[in-house]
Parts: sequence; structure tokens; C-alpha cells
Amino acid sequence: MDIYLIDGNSYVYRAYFAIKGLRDSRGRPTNAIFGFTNMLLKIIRDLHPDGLAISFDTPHKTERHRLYLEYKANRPGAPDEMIEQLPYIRRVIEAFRIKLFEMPGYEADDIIATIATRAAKAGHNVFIVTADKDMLQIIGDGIRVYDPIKNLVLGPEFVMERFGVPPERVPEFMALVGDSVDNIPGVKGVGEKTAKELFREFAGLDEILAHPERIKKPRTRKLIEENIGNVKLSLRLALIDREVPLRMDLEEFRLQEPDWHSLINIFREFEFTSLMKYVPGEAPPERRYEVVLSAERLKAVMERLKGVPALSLRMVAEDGVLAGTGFSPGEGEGFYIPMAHAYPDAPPQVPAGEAIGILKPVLEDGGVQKAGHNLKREISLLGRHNVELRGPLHDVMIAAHLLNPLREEHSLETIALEHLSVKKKTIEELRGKGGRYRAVAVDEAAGFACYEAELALSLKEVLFERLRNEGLDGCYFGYEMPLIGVLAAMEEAGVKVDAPKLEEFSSELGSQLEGIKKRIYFLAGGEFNINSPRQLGHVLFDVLKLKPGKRKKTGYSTEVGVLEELALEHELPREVLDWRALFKLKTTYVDVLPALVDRRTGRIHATFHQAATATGRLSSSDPNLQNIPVRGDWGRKMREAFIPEEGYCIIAADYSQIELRVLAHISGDEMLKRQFMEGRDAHTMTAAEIFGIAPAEVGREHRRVAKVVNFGIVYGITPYGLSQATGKSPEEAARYIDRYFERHPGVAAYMKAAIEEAYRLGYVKTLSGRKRPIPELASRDRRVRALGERFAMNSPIQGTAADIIKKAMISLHSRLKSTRTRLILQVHDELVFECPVEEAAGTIDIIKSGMRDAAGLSVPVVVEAGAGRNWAEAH
DNA sequence: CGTGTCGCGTAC
DNA sequence: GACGTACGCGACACGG
Repeated sequence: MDIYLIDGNSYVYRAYFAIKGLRDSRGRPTNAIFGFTNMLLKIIRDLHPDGLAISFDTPHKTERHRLYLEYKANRPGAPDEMIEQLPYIRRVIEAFRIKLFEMPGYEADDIIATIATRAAKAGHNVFIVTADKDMLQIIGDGIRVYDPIKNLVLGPEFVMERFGVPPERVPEFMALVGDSVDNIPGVKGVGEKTAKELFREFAGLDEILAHPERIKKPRTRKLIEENIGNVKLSLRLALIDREVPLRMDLEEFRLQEPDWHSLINIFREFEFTSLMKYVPGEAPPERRYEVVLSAERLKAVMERLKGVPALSLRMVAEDGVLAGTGFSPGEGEGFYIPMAHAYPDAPPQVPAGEAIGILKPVLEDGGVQKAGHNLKREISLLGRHNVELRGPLHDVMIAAHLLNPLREEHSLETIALEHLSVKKKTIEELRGKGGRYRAVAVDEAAGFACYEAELALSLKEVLFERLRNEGLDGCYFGYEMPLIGVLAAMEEAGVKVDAPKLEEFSSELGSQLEGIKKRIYFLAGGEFNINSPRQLGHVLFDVLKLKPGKRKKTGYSTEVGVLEELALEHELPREVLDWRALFKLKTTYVDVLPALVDRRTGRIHATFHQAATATGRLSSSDPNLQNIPVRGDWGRKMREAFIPEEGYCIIAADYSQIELRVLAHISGDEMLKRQFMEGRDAHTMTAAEIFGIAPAEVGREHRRVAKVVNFGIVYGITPYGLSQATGKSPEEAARYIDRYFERHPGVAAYMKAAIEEAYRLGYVKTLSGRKRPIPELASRDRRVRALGERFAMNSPIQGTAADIIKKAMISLHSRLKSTRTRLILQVHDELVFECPVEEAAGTIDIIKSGMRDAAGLSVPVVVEAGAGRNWAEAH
């Protein structure tokens, strides 16, 4: 066996001092625990030991203290913060199931040396893991020292080179040199260099002590002659005891599978999220899941499941084809229907269509709860087989997001770990890298899919209880669960793009970019990478000597505001701005969209994420259809490429000033409410207020500034931000803000109240009861707190607007279900539909009233809608 | 060659 | 530092 013996003390010290300041959120120091655990994981993972043991010193006095009262007296006592971590380090060792040795009266060194000697004698290879040089003396046949910091195995050659003596003479060497750490006296004035020389001339310490007169240098001779007592004492102190009376059985050293469950709990307790990745995915508990291979058997199972209160589902599709379905009616039970597994000797399976036909009555039974993780997937897949998933829905991904919308992801792995302490396999681990799901054995797939279904069912209980306690159940059942089906349908519908037009657009952009590039290189006097802010900064500010505006962490800023300033002085910045705009358009939109057209449908099917943002907005990816350019000629051209199917038109409907209307409603500000009731233009009114003029006198520039002020109000305004956005001075900007709040005391009071409430409760809420926690308010940093205060002002507004449009989507989805009109996009305050041309007029009315009615605000809500032959024209 | 971060820019 | 919410591009640094 390769046996690794770890000097625990050495490691706790090293971990403690190497990792500075690590604490958990309760403020407990965790640096030593983390460092130690990390080291253990590394050794096990990288070195694959067959056997492993750890030894610690005990606080008891040892033989060495008896010999020499000052032994180790120089060593400062271990810091309290390290000592308090020791019990937890023991828990870690226990969880790793590693044998721990300690004996009162013996030091870890002696114990390790004893074990090493015996193990090597028995023919094993021993590696001593330590940073202490004392241990080098026991290097010999079958015994090496491993330095984990340098990742080096040290043998006799190393010792010979380093000390000029073979390992067994290291104590003699140390007897002369001493060791300040352990307070071994040695001979004061004799260092490593002198000692090395002496051992070149003498066979050993005995000879030196027997014939000190032969030492050439008089000074050294004198020092040693005067310290013979110290040398003898030091030798005894440095000599490691290899015969500790200890009982051991090498079989106990054999590496065990760690108790991963305990480790998960320790990692969770101390917030070692980065170590979680080393925990292997748990195999499903030893339960049998039934693999259903025939329609008859499936029917029998369905018969038996009649009347179950809840069913949890996990469907797996590959390349858009349903490959298998796992479901669980309760803990400990699960059924898997393989549908398209394909590998040699794969069993005959029930085809997806037939299997789903058999499941249909239960799936559509509104009396049976349906649970899952990201049910949008199941709803979409079932929709393709004309099955509508009914019954109270429970989606644990969305529940987890409502409970903590600041989390970046809510994968089943993450929430099972957090709420059930279960580390489960991911589907990637099941498939293997680059592997195919359909090639996974049906039994294994059953273990995976049914386990996920079971976990979703257990998580539903835990999370739903918490949702109710937090008052989030209204939002969950009233908004989020009904929205899932709407999003599934919207994604399935997709959107058509005019690919030939985009390709034409692309080559046009390509040639324009070529021209701009040439001019830029000419103006710069040479070629460089225009897309590299660093290289561009160098050209602008070092070569052309233009004056740099603000600086970024890593160099000069070259963002748009800066370049616009510079454009007044030089031609090049203008060209760069054009370059950037066209390059962005080409690489982010024009070239990307045609590549994303689905071969099956000829349309683009983005993903709309429901559990992604802090405020409750949706987000879109692959592609992001919520940031398609709209401004300018290029924006228009872009949106002209979003087209309807033959015989259809695009209807675009957007809320006018929804966030300001929400603000008027929440704050109850009389002026703001009256504005909207009288149907005034919000920006003109704000301009009149902040400039102290009549609405009729408001000009373009007034209105432009006022528009920015209105945005700022919603975002949580600051004078600096407003000045940046308007080009006015911060003082001027501050005056606008003051004027605005003077004229809108209700808004000012709302902002104040929102911030106060956020400090008091730690979160803010939207009209639907959705919460956003604001941990920033607890920061000691003033700037971070200010950021938190802006969150407090903005989130209820943005989030309520998100609630409103979600409600509208739900209601219009059901209102339009029986028609041929389909919702195809949501862009925060805008809904886009595809509608048969001849039905456009009537449908616009339905959409407008549906969106208006969803709001339920105390001010009027205005919806602007139009139809056209593309998205641009519909506005 | 993949992964993570930065700077930047698009939308609402 | 710098006005809220997202996603995604290319550059660059880093680790295998």
C-alpha cells in the first residue's frame, strides 16, 4: 500500500496562517477548517493513497519537556481563533473516516515515525505529509517525506543536498544548528553553513565531540567545546522516537469512502460552497424503481395510481425527442418509462406517443397535484403530444426563487443540497461528457429520473410550507404557477425571422465595417485591435495624446460618453463609435439570429426564464429577444426582420409609462395621479415642474431632461447619475431632483417609507407580495447601503410592473386560447402577438382591454397597440 | 482548449 | 464609486 501519514499540527498551523480572514456569515473563523479540509481533499484526489492516517500532539508534557524545561517554550501559544476550530477539524477527519492517532506524552512526530517504521518494515511505501524538517531524519527504505506545498516527494538525495548528511544524521546536524521553532538550543553561532562544513570533514557528531581539537576554525572549535552539554541535549531532543508503544493495525489505515452526508453538513454549516463540487453525486437511495416496459403494465400502474393526491414528473428529452419519463406518486416509489433509449440490447420500449396517451387522463386530472422542477419543460413536451398538464401545479424551482430571488441559480442539485442535504448526480454526470442520454441503460436512467421526481416531491413539502409562512403563496399560485403554461406556449410558438434579409444586412454591415476599419487604421497611423479597450486606450491617449476622461480599474475608459467628448477634438473617436455600433449589431444580432432558427419549425425559440431576476421580471436567452435594438435606422431595420407567418400580422402592445403609473398608485401622490387621470404627457408635466414653466412652454430640450428625470425617479435617483445621463452639472441635477420632490411630496414620502421599511424588515415587496431581500442595507460601507436604498425604491416599482404584465399574459393566454392568435414575445412592458390579418382589429381590442384590466391600479392604464407586417411596423 | 472576469453595449 | 433589471459579445488571463 501507499500509506500517507499526515502531521496534523503542522497542517492546522499552516492552514490557519495561509488563509486569512475566512469566516462564515455568523462571523465564526473557518480558515483553519477550510484549509485543512481542502488539503485532505487534495491529497485524496491527487495522490490516490491506499492508506491514510493523521496524528496530533496532545497538550500533555512529553519526555522532551522532562529533559529540557524550555522545550518548545519559544512557540507562541496557538491563537484562540485556531483552537476554537480544532473540534470541527476533528469532525472533518471523522467524516472522512480517517484514522486519528494521539497519545498523551508523545508527540505527533514520534507517533508518525513509529507507524512509518513499522509500515515500511511490512513492505509498504510510506509518505509523511509535513512541512517540518525534523521528519526528514526518518527518510529511508520505503519512507519519504511529501511536501504538499511544493508538491515534492523528498528522498535521501534531497537531504544529502540540503544538509550534507544522510537522513539518519539529521538529528546530529540539528544538534549543532538548533531549531528556533521547537527551541532546541544547538550551538549558538553555528549555522547551517558551518555545520555542513563540519560534516564534510568529520564522519559524524561522535567524532566531532571526541576530537573537537581537530576543528580547523578556532571560533567554531571554541563554540563547540563550550557547548558540549547543549549539543548532547539537543541531539536527544531532535532525535525522533520510533518506538512509541502504540497499538496499530495497518488495515485500519485503508482509505474508506468518506461519510459524504456528514461532509455535506459540515460544508453547509461553514458555507464551504466551493468544496461541494468534490462531493460525488449521490446514487439514488437503495430503492427499487420500476422500469415500465409495456403498455399493459403501464395501464396497470395507472389503474393503481387512481386517486393519488399528487404526482411528481421528470421528463427527459434529447434533440427535442422524448427519451424517457420518470414519475413518483410518493416517497419511496417511482416508475420510469423508457421511450427512446437506444443501445445494443436495449429493451423494447413503449413509444412516447402511446405512453403519454395512457398517462393522459391522470395528467389532465385537475384533482391530482403535479409537482416538478422546471415544469415548463414537462408542459412543453406534453403540449407537443396534445396533453395539458392540469391540477394544482408545484414547481420547486420557482418556489426556491420566490424564497430567495437573489440566488443566481435554482437547479435541483442546489436546492436539494440546501434543503435536504442531498448531493445528487447531474444529468451530465449520468450521461458522461459528450455522452448521449439515449445511450444510458434504462435502469440507470430510471434511478436518475425517478430520484429527481421524488426529490421534487419532498422539496415541494418543505418549500411550500416556507412560502406560506412568508406570505408568498398568493404570488406563487396567483401569478407564477399559471404563468408557466403561458411561457411554455410562447416558447413553443417562437418567432419567425426573415433570414435572407438578415444575411443581406450582414454583408452590408461587413463592407461598411471594412471601410471604417481602414479609416481608423489610417487615423491611428497603424493597425490595432479596435475591440480591445486596452489597445484603443493606448492609441487614443498614449499615441494621439488625447486627454483621458475617467479611468477604469484596468486602464483608461473608452466607453461611449468618453469617446463622444473626444470626438470634438479628433476624427478617430467618431469612427470608433460607428465601428462599435455596427460591430455590435452584426455580431450580437444580425449574424446570430439566423443561426438560431430551429430546423423543425423554421422559427426562433428563445427561452424565457421565470426564476432569474431579483425583481420578478422575466429574462430571455438563446437568444435574448428582450434587447433587440429599436432606436435609429438600424433598430428599425432589425425589427423589420421579425415577421409573421403568411396570412398573419404582428401585433405589438405596450404599456405607456407603466412604472410611473405604478409609482403614482403605490405612493398615492396626488399630483402624479391627477396627471395620469387627466391623460397628460408624463415627461412634459415633469419638465414643466422642474423648470417652473407652463406645459405649453416645454420645448424639446426641456422634455429630454425631464424624461431622464422620470427614469431616474424610478431607478432611485442620485444627482451624479442624473448629471451623467443629462450632461448637466451635478448641482443642476440636484436642483431638478429637489424640484421634483417638492412638487411630489407623496413620491418623496414613498421613497422614505420604502427605505425605512427595508431597513426594518430586510426586504421590500411588490403588490403581488413578491419579496426582494436587501442584504446591502446591513453593510458598513456607506456606498453599499446607498445601493441598497436604491433597490428599496426601485424594486417594488419594477416588480409590480412585472406582476401586472404577468397577470395580463395569463389572462390573455386563456382569452385567446380558442383563437389562432399566439403570444410570441414579452419585453417587460410590451407583448407581441402573431394574429391572422383579418382578425387584427378585434384582437387588438381584446389585447388592450386584457392588459388594462390586469393592472388594477388606482390610476388609468394606457395601452398602445398596433398591427403590421413586421415588428417595426406594428409600433 | 476550456473557464472566468472585464469592459462594453443593447433593451426596458 | 457613481441610476434600477437583464444577456451576450470579444478580449484577456489563467490553468490544464
